[in-house]
Amino acid sequence: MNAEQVLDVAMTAYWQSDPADVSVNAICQMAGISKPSLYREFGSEDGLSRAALDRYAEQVLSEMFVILNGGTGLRATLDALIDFASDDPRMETGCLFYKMRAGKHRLGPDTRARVEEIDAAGQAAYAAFLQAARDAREWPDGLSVEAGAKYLGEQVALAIPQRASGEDPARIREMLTLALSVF
Amino acid sequence: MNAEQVLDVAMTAYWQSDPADVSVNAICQMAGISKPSLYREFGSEDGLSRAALDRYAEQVLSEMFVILNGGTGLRATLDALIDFASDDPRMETGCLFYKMRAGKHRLGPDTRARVEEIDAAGQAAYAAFLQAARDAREWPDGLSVEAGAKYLGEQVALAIPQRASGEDPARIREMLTLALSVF
DNA sequence: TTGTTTTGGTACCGATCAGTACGCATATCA
DNA sequence: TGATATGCGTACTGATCGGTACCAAAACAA
Repeated sequence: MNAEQVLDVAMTAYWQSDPADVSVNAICQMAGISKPSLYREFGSEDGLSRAALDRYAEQVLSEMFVILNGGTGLRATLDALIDFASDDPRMETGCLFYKMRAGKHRLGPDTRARVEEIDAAGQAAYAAFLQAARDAREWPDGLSVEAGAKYLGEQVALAIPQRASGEDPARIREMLTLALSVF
Repeated sequence: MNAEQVLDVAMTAYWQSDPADVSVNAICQMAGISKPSLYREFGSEDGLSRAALDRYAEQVLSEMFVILNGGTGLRATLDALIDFASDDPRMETGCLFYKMRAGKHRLGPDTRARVEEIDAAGQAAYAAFLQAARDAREWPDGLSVEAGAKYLGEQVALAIPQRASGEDPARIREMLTLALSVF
């Protein structure tokens, strides 16, 4: 009945385990509603997962963009990113966006399109951040902004899922710090 | 009915797409045999995927261990690893082992155990390689051999699956080279 | 030729999946 | 009060999954 609450249940379930391992049946059971109710609200599984991803983007991913747009300089921003990826309790079971991106081919068309949209926005944000650092002479030439942005994004995408597999946060921090020491 | 040929079909199918997306039915169809025949030979889906992984380990992964044990020095070995991950045609659709490791929780117990075994062997090989480099004074102190081995393994594990998603090999090489420049 | 063992395939099982036809309530309006 | 509209769940569909009971033909032994 309450669409917001159902969406919360779906988002949490997708996030906690893995989108590919959570069935529509399971979500209905967890939310205490019937399957037709869910389909009346979201149209299809694709519609539901897309709505859950939207909710995740505005509730969680927005924070990552805040860090990148903080304008606190190269070192401080990288450190904040490392903190977020290594120790933020919300990343303890991984990141729903990265989980969806990793299993992109299993998603419906709408959800997949949204994943690609968010991915592109992330790349752009990383690139803008690095460009600002270069303009401020905090980051020497020698590597293109695009390559740096891609590298930075992939390193974060490598670190966060390791939280989900129970890796020691200190170890993750050590490796991410090492990877980002090239900047 | 030739079990070797069936294994080849299975290994290739798992490798080309993704173990989680290839059903026993599909493998039987591709191999031109019936399901009971397959089950008589391999016992279960777990037995089949485990056998396919074994075959992959001795046919493909062995080459990675050869590179690591080459004893050609730190720089040359790292370069060979970068070559292998970025440009070896066999990694064009990714690595079966990394695909299985990424979806470890979806595997049967035997296959999962084998994945963990191979993972540990890989870590040990990376560690032995780095230890040799340290002994030869090619790699300064400051980072533990274990941390370096883990980092190295994860960077390779990050690079190879990108081949499967159609990423430009030159871009992959650039990023992996950057990541391994910390050594 | 007859009996046995091996070999392989047809046709099923129960479970689970995404998705839906349809009926039963309750509420709103006349 | 009676007609209509709305909300929601039961109980299904057809497909696919991993796995198996059982049967048919062939190969071998006697």
